[in-house]
Amino acid sequence: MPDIKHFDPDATLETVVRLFWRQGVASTGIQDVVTATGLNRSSLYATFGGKQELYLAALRRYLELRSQPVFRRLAEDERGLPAVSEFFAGLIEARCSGEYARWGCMVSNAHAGAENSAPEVRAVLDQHHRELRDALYAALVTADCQGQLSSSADPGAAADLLALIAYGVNLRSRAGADDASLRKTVTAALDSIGVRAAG
Amino acid sequence: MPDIKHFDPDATLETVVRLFWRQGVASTGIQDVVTATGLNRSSLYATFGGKQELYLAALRRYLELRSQPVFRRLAEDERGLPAVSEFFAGLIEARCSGEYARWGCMVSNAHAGAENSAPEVRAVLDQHHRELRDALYAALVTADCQGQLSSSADPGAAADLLALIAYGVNLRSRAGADDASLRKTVTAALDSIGVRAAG
DNA sequence: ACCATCCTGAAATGAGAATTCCAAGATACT
DNA sequence: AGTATCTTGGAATTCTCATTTCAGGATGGT
Repeated sequence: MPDIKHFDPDATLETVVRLFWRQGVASTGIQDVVTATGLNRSSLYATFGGKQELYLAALRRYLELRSQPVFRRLAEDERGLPAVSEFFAGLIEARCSGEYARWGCMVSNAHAGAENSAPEVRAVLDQHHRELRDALYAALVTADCQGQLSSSADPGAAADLLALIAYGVNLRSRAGADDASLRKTVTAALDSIGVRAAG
Repeated sequence: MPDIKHFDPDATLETVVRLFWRQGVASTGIQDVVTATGLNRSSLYATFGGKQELYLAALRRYLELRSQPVFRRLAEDERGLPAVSEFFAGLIEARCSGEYARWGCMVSNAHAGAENSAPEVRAVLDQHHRELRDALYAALVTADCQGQLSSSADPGAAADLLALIAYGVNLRSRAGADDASLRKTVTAALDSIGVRAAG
């Protein structure tokens, strides 16, 4: 009996993700969303609720479709340090070139804004951090089992450290940080964790 | 002939800094500024210009009065690695407890928002980054001269790395990161740079 | 073909934003 | 004391924002 939706909520949400990701929630108006998606206000509100709920849905979608697959690949990679190295190479690549260059990470961006005062947003931030750290930890444990770590390196502390560095990359990339410089910096960090010539 | 100002622009700007620092520029209204400073709209606009100029003035004041003194102290410290260690201890302390706990760093926060699209803002961001990196570099060179660095450590790369970590601390502290955990992470990073038992 | 149900479009609402204006008050030089 | 000049207070203006409303159109099961 009911009429069906005349649009794809999934594709719409993806468009919304990109808007909030690039511009942030505060500087993105519902009008921007309407224009970008081609949707009508009514359909938007009927489908997603208000702006806050829309943002939250977009943030969760970002975590699920952009972050988690990368985290999973890292955690399940059996190579150890090369997996970590590749993770950072991909991160810097994504942050500095291509379609999303200079957009940073939507979750990292959320840290700095006022949007993080909402408990639901905070929960996504915490989840993202936990999953990032755990993925790094898993890869580092794999590396350790294969004797790739210097004897003094603690996988737990190193995972925390690399997670922090990832946030730094995300942040600085938004201000136009040079990707070659970021790559060099991250390489130095990984060298200090792994076995080295002088170690 | 002219009337004089009936308020202290410097004290006013300091109040504005705290507003923008805590809430960000997008979620802070001129009304908030008027209420917090007790000033009148007219005086505000006559003294500082519009909101964008006010934010820029506040951001510059933050850099000058909050960041640069700390950078200078770090750069001029003759102790080497202990100076770096103390810098991070102070950073984490400031970010996690006291009056400004969970506020993050105003400059780091600016990275993530839409305000960084303005060239003047971007310039402050770049200046902050350069000065932070250079201060760390100076301290690390001092450390190197005193034989405090492991032989494989490059002061330049290490400075870049530590700067990135500082941004990570600033960001995560806004989401309520545990200060003990941050301390431990940073300690691990410094250990990997300095001479160590196993190195 | 009917019609309950949902979707769609555009206008309306109302709150809150930044900025401007102007009359009244205060100042310091002459 | 007079006065030119700046400051101040608060209302006024002009937008833009998020959200709601509602009439009309489309759908698909009966």
